[in-house]
Amino acid sequence: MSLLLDTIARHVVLTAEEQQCVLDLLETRRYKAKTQLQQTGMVCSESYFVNSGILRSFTYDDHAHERVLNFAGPGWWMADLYSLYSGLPGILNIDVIAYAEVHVLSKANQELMYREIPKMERFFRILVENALVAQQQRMLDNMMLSAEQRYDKFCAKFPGLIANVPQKLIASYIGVTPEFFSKMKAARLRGGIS
Amino acid sequence: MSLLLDTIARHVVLTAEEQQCVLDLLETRRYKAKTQLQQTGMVCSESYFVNSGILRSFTYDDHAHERVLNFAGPGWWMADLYSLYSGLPGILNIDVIAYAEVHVLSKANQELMYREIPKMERFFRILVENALVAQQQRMLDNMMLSAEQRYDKFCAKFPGLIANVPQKLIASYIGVTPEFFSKMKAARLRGGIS
DNA sequence: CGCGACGTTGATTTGCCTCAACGATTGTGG
DNA sequence: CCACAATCGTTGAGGCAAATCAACGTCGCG
Repeated sequence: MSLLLDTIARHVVLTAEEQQCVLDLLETRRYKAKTQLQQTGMVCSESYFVNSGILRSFTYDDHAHERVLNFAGPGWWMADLYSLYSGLPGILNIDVIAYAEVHVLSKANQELMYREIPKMERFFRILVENALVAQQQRMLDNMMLSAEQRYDKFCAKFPGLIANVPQKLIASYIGVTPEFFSKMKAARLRGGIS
Repeated sequence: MSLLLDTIARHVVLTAEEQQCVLDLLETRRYKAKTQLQQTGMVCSESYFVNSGILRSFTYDDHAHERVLNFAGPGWWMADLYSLYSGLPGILNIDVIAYAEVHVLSKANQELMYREIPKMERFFRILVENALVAQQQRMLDNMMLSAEQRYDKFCAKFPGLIANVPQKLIASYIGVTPEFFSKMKAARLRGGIS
């Protein structure tokens, strides 16, 4: 459980009582791979903090192909933010890639938390600010960089994931087909090794 | 000035004194077109609320071509968030596309505002949440949609801007070259008009 | 008026996709 | 523990969307 408290402590300072209060508002669950946590069309009413394992969010394009929006390894949060914030049905799916232990924060408890510990409103503001900056940067990367450069960025961003997620999911995340990704990797080996 | 207060009122309720306090922490400036408000390598220490006119943020790719990240018309905020939040030199440029009146909120005053009016922390959290959701959606759009569909989305998102922004900037925003954008528009007219 | 930025159009190239076939690996029930 | 199917990764041939390069008309503005 200390991973979450450590993460919080990097941005705001909580008393022991407040820490306990945070923990009391969470529920801990364990999921095996392929468990579906959120589905297109459903209203998302909780967010997940990953303690161990890997989650992913994705949607389907008009050819029914999966498109990976994001991964979440230990220390990351995951939710269908659009649905969570708006209370409307979302378009994302969230599932488990590798056996995971997550802390679940329901929307109701999150609002309770804001009222009990105003500092947590600051914490989540900062969290979302950082996510927005990262998302903007990824947007620019997708417009400016080649598939190969995007792969390099991915490796830097998720160093622990390369070994543990099927490469077709990585291909989808960086925005290429599995076939092209495979060829890219092969070309990389023939040329300068990295 | 009421545009800003109206925007705030959509998310949190302020007393008359609090409204005045917000206004006192702002500075209002007017800029003519092509004024540079922020530059790559500089630390961004303020954010802008556009009252009238148009701003844009952009950066340069490795071929020295401009890449437009975002536009801001009346009612929108604009800043180099990475630099603003981190206090480090940013990579974005911000300039004025059409003569603009903006309310300027310095980083120092923003933090003061959080302390004086905690509700404003909630306001900015919600603002950033919405921006993050929009950014995620744009990311997915860029991966899944054709240039033409992205153009349609742009028109829906910035209905007032199509007439007032040089089309090479729109092309850059949706991620195509000006040449291709021009051909796309021409093809659109020949086929079904929109 | 003349210059420079903008938009247009055409010819050519290219990065990535699509489709298809084929091993390798995984996992699952008998 | 094996046989089978299913999923995954690889490789090749061909195609398409969009980039690049280049030339030209047009307009706003000093």
